[in-house]
Amino acid sequence: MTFAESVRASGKRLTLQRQLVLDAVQRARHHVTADEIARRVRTKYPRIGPSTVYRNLEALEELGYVTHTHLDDRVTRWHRADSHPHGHLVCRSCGGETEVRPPALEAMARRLRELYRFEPDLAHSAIVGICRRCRDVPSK
Amino acid sequence: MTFAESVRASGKRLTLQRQLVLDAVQRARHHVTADEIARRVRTKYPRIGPSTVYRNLEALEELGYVTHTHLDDRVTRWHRADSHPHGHLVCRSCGGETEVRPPALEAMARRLRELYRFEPDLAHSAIVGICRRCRDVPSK
DNA sequence: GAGCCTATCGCGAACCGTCGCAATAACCCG
DNA sequence: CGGGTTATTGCGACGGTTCGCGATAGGCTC
Repeated sequence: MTFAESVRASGKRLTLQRQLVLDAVQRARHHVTADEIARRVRTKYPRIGPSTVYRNLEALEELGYVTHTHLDDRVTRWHRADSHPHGHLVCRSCGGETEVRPPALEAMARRLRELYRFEPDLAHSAIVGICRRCRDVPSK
Repeated sequence: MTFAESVRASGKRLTLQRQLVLDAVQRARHHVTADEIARRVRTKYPRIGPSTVYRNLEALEELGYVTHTHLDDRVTRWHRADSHPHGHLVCRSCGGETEVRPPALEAMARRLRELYRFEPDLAHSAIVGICRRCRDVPSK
């Protein structure tokens, strides 16, 4: 099913703005903010406003094309949904960010499923803490 | 070390506003928002503004008297740091919130320490996912 | 207690993200 | 292709939070 088809199948509409937003997220190498996406889109379609970007990101997320993560730096970050799944460790001291492969999180996921019958989305929010470097150098 | 002493020892100052903010957090039974704290404080000190509340919460957090959590409902929630430690499960579908006892999170914490030498603060950010009720009733 | 240094305050502006609304334009059907 | 329905857009306003600034007032020394 093409993008156009899946958009229509869900009762949504295929607009230029929507395509440009998706394109901007897919082209981005890393996790991008809504504002970065807006700036990219504006090079091709200058009239787009912030709310349109946000609403399209939400729509694209519903369709499964993008996801967002809270990296604890106060802005929401977006990325394509088909990139490899991973969690994030964010250091409270230096702000550094590390990606974690799913296995490291799987133990907890299983536990939450068993104990609370809760199905966690461990990629959604970053895990905050102190990274190895800042831990080893308590100088600060 | 009393509160006054620990405030001064850190180079900070003991102001009426700071004491009132701490008092409001400690009196609160649950996790409270900055605005709720502001309203409480204003009954005794009406001139206090939002930014003062935020800055004091930040200072009190540095001193270890309070902590905050992001419960995914877009407002930050604050509570006293000496209450029993716990994590939070927040349901993306119904918004419901469950507290988790530390043991359920400990397995992951250990793993992150071993694999990444990262010291996580698992109480800081809520874990987002789908709760048992919403999972069992896919009606939605 | 007086004076100095500077942390803190209150205020207004700025920022990110959301919402309500009237205008626009996708989509569907004939 | 022409018209009707309604999802979407752009705009302006608003809520939660942060930031810059000049004014205030804690804490220290004498």
